[in-house]
Amino acid sequence: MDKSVDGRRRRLSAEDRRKQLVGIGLMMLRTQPIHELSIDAVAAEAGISRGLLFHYFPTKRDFYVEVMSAAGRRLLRVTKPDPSLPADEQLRQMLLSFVAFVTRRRDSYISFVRGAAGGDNFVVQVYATTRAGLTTRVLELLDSAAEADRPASRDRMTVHAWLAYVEDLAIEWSGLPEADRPTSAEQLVDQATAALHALRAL
Amino acid sequence: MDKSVDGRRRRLSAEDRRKQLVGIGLMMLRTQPIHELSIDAVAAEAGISRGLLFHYFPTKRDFYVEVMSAAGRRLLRVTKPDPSLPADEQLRQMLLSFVAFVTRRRDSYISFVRGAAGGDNFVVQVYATTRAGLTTRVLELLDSAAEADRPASRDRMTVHAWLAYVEDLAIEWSGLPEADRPTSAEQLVDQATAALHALRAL
DNA sequence: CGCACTTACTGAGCAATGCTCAATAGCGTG
DNA sequence: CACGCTATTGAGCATTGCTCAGTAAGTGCG
Repeated sequence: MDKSVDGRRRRLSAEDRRKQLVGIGLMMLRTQPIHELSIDAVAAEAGISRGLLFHYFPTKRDFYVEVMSAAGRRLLRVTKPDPSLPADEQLRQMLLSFVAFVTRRRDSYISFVRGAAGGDNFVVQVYATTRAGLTTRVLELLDSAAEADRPASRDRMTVHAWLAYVEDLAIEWSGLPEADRPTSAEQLVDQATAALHALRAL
Repeated sequence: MDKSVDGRRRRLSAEDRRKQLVGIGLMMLRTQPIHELSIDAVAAEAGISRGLLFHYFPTKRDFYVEVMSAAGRRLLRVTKPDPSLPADEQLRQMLLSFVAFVTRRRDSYISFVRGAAGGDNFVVQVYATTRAGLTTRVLELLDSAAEADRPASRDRMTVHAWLAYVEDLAIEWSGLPEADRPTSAEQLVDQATAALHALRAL
C-alpha cells in the first residue's frame, strides 16, 4: 500500500513504527469495528510484512488494546476543559466537547463503547479506565465548589452512572436527523447538568 | 462431545436442532465473550459437524445474532412484571429483577452490553432493540398513572438514558464485593426510582 | 574504508477457523 | 418395502493469527 515512495525497504525507529501502526489502527477504526480489523490489512496499509507487526505487538489483542487505549486517551484529551475557567463553566465546556465528539464520530464511538472488543476483558478494561478518568475529573470539578461530607463511594457511583446517562443521551440525540432533534446541543448539555445536580441531591 | 448416546448419527427436526444450537450458544456465552465462541466448539458440543451448523446459520454472524437475540429476549422475559400489580409496584419489581439478573450473570451481561459483538452493527442493533423494549415498558408503566402532556420523544429519550444510568449503577454495584456495597439492592432500586422521577421532572 | 554488531524486517509455513459443496443416510409417506 | 425429502457429513478451500530462521539496513569502531 505504501512501501515508501520507491520500492525500497524502509527502516524506521521502533518508536516511529509503533506510532505509525497505532495511528493506522485508529484510522481504520473509523470505518470498521475493531475486531474486523485484520493484521493483514494493517500491515498492508503500512507497507510492511505481517511478521513485523508481530514483532511490535506479540498478539493481535495487544495491538487492539494499544489502539483502544489511544482512542480512549484521545477522548480524554479532546474533552479536557480549560482549568482557568470557573468549575461550572469547565463542566459545561467538557460536556459540549463530549457531545460534539460523539456526534462527529458516532459510529466509532459506539464501536468503542458497545463493541469495545467483543466483550474482550482487556478492552472492556480500557473502556472502564477511560470512563473512570472522566468520572474523576467530574468529581474534582464538583468538589472544588462543594460541601464535602457525603459518602465518597456512593457519590462516585452516582457520577459514574450519570456519565452512562449522558453518554446514552448523546448517542441517541446524535443519532437523530438534525431536524428531528428535540433540543439543541446546548439544551442537551443543560439537561445533563441539571440531571447531575438532581441525581446528587437524591 | 455428544453424538447421541451410542455412536450413531442422530437426526433432529430443523426446529429442534436450531433450538439446541442456540441453547448451546447461550450456555457458552456464560464463560466466554461471544466473538471467542468458535463454530467448531459449538458444533463439537452439539456433537455435529461444522457443515451442519452452516446449514442452519448461513454465517457465523447469523448465529451470533440469533444467540444474542435470545439473550435479549431472556432479559425481557425475566424482568417482566406482574401486570395485576399497581404500576409503581411493577416498576419496583422490574428493577429488582433487573438488578438480580445483572448480579447473577455479571460477566455475560457485560459481554452482552459492552462486547455485544465487537461493535458488530447487527448485534449492536439487537442490544438496541432490547433496550428499546425496556424503554417502552417503562413508558407504559409511567403513562398508566400520568399526566400525558409532555413531548413524547423527549420523554422517551430521558427514560432510555435513565436505563443506561440504571444499568451502570447495577453493573458497578454488583461488581463490588458484598461487604463493600454502600447500599442494599432495595435501596439501589429506590435510588433508581427516585432518579427516574427527578429526571423526568427536569 | 571496511569490518563487526545490532536489530528492523521479511517470507515461508503451520494451525485454527469461517465457509462451500457434493455425496450420504435417517426418517416419514405412499 | 421402496421412494423421496432433507438433515447430516466430511473433504477441501481461503483467510488469518502467529512463529521462526534468516536477511539486510543502519551504527560504531579500528
